[in-house]
Amino acid sequence: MTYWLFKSEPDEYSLQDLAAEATGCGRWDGIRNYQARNFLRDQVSLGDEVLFYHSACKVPAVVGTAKVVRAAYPDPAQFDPENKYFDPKAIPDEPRWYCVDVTWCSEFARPVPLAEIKKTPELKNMVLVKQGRLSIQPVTDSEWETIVRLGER
DNA sequence: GCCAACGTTGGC
DNA sequence: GCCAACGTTGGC
Repeated sequence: MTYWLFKSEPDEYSLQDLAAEATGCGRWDGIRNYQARNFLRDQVSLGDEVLFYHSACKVPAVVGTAKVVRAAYPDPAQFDPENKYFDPKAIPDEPRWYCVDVTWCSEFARPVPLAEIKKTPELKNMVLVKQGRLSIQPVTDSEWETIVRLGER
């Protein structure tokens, strides 16, 4: 069991959007960065828990948690010319991009902003802090516990 | 909207 | 097989 942090632009897909999914789960698709793709395809597993992070918005922050309910499968959007995530170089026999399904677990009592994470000594080695632009990244057990505790109040 | 970090692509 | 150009991401 591994912990992860997934980033999403709330204008595109927010924690609240995931909570509102009629089917109870949402597809984490549209990942078009190779480092993120590799984590998603090779390491993210069924049952793994996820910190849901809102990026590219007024206050970038971890806002809640989710859980992986289906491991990696080819992202259908790459083959659909109508889709904004269509990739003309992707061929069905050799998919280039992957997605997973997640379900909503919790919304924090208060968001934990990036600025606060950067100021918290226990979190100074987070990938989030060390390497800014990575939308799927591993989180250690102690980082998970620290963030969840900060979000409790 | 600028631009920095990272990985991939492709010309030579 | 080098390395410059390019695409994606995302804080500021």
